[in-house]
Amino acid sequence: MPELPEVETIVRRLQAVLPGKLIQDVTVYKEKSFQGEVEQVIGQTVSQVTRGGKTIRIHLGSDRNILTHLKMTGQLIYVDKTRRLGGGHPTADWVTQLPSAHTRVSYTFSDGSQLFFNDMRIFGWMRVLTDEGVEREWSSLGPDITDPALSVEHLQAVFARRSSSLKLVILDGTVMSGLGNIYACDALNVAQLSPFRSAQSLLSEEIDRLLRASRQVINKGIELGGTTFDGRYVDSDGMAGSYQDRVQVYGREGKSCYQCGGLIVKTKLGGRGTYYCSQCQA
DNA sequence: GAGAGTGTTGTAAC
DNA sequence: GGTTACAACACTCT
Repeated sequence: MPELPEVETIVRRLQAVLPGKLIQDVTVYKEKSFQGEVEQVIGQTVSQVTRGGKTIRIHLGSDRNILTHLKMTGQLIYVDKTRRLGGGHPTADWVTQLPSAHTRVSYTFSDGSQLFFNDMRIFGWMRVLTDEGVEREWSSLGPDITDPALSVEHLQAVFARRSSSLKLVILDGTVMSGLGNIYACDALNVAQLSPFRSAQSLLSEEIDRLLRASRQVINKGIELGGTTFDGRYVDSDGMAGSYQDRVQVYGREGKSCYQCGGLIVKTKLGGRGTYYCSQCQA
């Protein structure tokens, strides 16, 4: 499900097609998925689409925004009025069948195009917020992993007061935002650091290695359009990503490590599946 | 058919 | 304040 590269892929695509579109109608299929009043967004025009961490912000005029988080299973699918996919890809059957059983909210624009918010597990949400509301929502977010301003010094200061395991700390969105479980596992492998090490035990040279590795796997993920397991993540054109073909360790239990040839093992850390090399990440 | 596992994150108890 | 377990929910896999 969506981690930062997936969200970034969706945002780039939506930013290319949504600005200038007038929201003519909104259908809420699941109350829990839409927080606000549809009257607050009907008649508004999309000005731009951005993101903060893994939340997507659809800017409307007059101090209104639709903020959305896809959580585990959310999808945002855009279809034009002819129901062709935005990118001109061959139309998948299920796109012509929208809304589907998992569609929670749909938007219809004045030119006949539509945006569907699908979310099987209903963990995700859409909220209508003012600019100030969005800032408040984002105030606890740590610096984005793709933000050049995120420095080794910053991480060093944060890590110094964290005794818990390295992997849990880098997954903490208040430390830095963007890394999810798959990319966290992969980043630690590329950096050849143990997920179990206490964060405060890291030397600055190791933090530097970790930050570089994190950016490397995230950028690779963005380049490949995200990660799709079980067809559960698709971008706004309904297309799967391909990072799953390039993962370093995630889901590769029993296989050999690309860094050193060691055996990749799986365990559980903080309730999350954790894959690492038993040799170079020991 | 029962039970465990799934890519997120907010909350609450310690 | 930091750490940890768990809940929110639906579906697939063992």
